[in-house]
Amino acid sequence: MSTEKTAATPNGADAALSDYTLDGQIGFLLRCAYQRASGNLLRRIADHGLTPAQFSVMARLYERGSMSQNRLGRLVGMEPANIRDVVQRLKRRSLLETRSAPDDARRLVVDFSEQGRSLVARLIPLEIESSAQTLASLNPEEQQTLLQLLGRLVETDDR
Amino acid sequence: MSTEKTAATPNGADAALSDYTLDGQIGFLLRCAYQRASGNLLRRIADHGLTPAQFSVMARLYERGSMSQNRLGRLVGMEPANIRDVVQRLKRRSLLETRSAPDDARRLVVDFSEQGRSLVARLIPLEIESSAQTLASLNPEEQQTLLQLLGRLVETDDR
DNA sequence: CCCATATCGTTATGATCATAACGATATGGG
DNA sequence: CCCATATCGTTATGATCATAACGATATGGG
Repeated sequence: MSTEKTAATPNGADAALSDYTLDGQIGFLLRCAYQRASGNLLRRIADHGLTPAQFSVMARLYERGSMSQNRLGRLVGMEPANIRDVVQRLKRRSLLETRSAPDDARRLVVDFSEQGRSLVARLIPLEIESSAQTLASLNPEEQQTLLQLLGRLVETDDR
Repeated sequence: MSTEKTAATPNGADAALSDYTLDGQIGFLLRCAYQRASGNLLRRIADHGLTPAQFSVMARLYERGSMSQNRLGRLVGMEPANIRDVVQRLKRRSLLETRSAPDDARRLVVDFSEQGRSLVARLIPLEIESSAQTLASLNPEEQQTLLQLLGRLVETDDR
């Protein structure tokens, strides 16, 4: 006989409704924490006209250099439809440029404009500040631990 | 004289471009981790017609009982405009009901329908499963540490 | 009592997400 | 060589977010 799902024994072997708390769920905590981190960054870069998502695209391009739109999306965790729109908006603001790849007609190569490269270089220190603010309630050791654990959670994500 | 921002000394006192990595930024990690957690939950509840955000609203209501739409939003980290739309969709699917508060004409009291309460009770075990999957790459002690550190990051958020 | 101030819910706008479906192009194995 | 299969980018759809602006209602101090 299988264990009952509705019984809600105080600490049953199959975790049941009794010991459930929304605030203890990793997904809910991650959403709240991301909201906070995102807000901290946005406050600093909004007047430069960028969002956190847009910034992550610019930062990845700054780190890795010019690459295809699709690959850029994978490296920042955006679906093709999503990275497309973000690149589009950054193009409209003359921060990025695109050209079709000479060796593969399917690919769209994304690169900085002069302004784009200059802007992201000026914004990176603001992100570093923002990260420090987000982590401010933890001591340095705890900060390292958190970053390391999150890194392992995400490990097999991108490249 | 102030330290230069563009110099990029290998490990300058003011963290500069040289030691910046997108993958080391708390905000970026949180976004990727949330994406993963959200996907794990969505896969389990999508065929019941709910999203992770909708589920969090239902779960909070299940924990705390009937309350005003605005307060419900605060307790799940949603702005008034946002919680409004989510409640609207759940109402349209007859999972929630609303009535105006007898003692305060501004307030809209949100409560379950029979179906709604029954559905969330059936879905909570799926979220517990989903949380376990999200945390699967960490050992139990590390899982506790992560939850505790995230909790402190978010501490002064709701309620 | 009255009114400045706060709270609640709504509307509008624009960006971010996931998903499904699609055409165009590459590629590799037979 | 050819064709099944994969990859790339696009379009469309619907949900989730933050923000600004607004009317309606409560509230508390003078």
